[in-house]
Amino acid sequence: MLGVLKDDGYRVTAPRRALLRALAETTEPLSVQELHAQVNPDYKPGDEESEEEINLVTVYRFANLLVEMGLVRRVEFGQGYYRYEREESQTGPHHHHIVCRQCNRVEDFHGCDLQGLTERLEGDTGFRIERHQLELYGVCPQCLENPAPDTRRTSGGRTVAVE
Amino acid sequence: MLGVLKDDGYRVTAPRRALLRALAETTEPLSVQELHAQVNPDYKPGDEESEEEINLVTVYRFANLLVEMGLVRRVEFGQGYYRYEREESQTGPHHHHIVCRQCNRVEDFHGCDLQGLTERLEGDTGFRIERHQLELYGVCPQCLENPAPDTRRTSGGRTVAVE
DNA sequence: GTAGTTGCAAATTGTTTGCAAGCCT
DNA sequence: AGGCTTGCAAACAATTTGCAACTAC
Repeated sequence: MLGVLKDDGYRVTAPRRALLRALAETTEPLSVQELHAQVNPDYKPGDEESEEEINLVTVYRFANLLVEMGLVRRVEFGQGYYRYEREESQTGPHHHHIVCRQCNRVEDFHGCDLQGLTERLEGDTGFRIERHQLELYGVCPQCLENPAPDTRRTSGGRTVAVE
Repeated sequence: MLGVLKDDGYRVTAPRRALLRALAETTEPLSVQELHAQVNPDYKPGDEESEEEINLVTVYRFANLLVEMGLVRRVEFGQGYYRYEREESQTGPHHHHIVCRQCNRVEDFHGCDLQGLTERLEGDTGFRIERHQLELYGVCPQCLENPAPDTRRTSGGRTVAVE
């Protein structure tokens, strides 16, 4: 993706290289905070030493740039913030996500097969349908075996223990 | 839904009645701002006169309560805020949404037919799948005929005109 | 009367913007 | 050199929380 950046007149810098690597090294969509942590391995909040820190703002700005360029897509799982992952043009076939509501793990899956549905709906509704987003929510095999203390989702989508 | 509230030991107040009415009167998922506007017909920001204003915080709190009670569900369309609509247990059959990326209109549709997919994936992944969320994005018939000035989505998901 | 509710102000959290300094090409 | 980038501080927007006053039951 460095090449695409360059070709479009954007510059290749150390922060951008690090961020692209972080995005390439995982299959899970990453939040800005996670990206920030990935590219700042030894960053501690309020740390005066970390000269080399890549700023959070830089992460936001570059993530947005990648989305505008169509290299990355933004997804959301009701957690109160966005997550970013490479576009399918960069990674391979069309996919969606299953999210574990207990540990928040996100897994990809393929074969959503919504062709028939979208065609039917274009006829029924008159919409031109351009894309779709599908998320499945449930409990992953690990959490099924290892049930956490009873939890519920607060309004913010964060999970908290119930007393 | 007033009955359910009462049965659970919650109180029925004027703001709550108004909010439930607003939710019942539309099929589109409403944002907190929209709910607030619905229940405060003649509210102008900074208006000293509006004695009877229902506070935004009250809207947030009640929306969250309804979600916790399972009477309302929270959906999101990448707009930077949540929207709320009555749960399917309250309104009828299972449905999803088509969103127009030009005018932001949201339309319901039925018959998503993901039974087969979820069963297959429960086998493949070991997840117990509890629910799913599907959004289709495109352009509605009105906007297809009446194309707006070229727009793009900013990082925040708000739509702005391109110079 | 008492616990559930509301409004107001203030705090939080996620994200964006203005601007001067710095760095890729 | 010159414009794209970065960092820092500050601004913004959505949402939550503390607390005293209020009200449904």
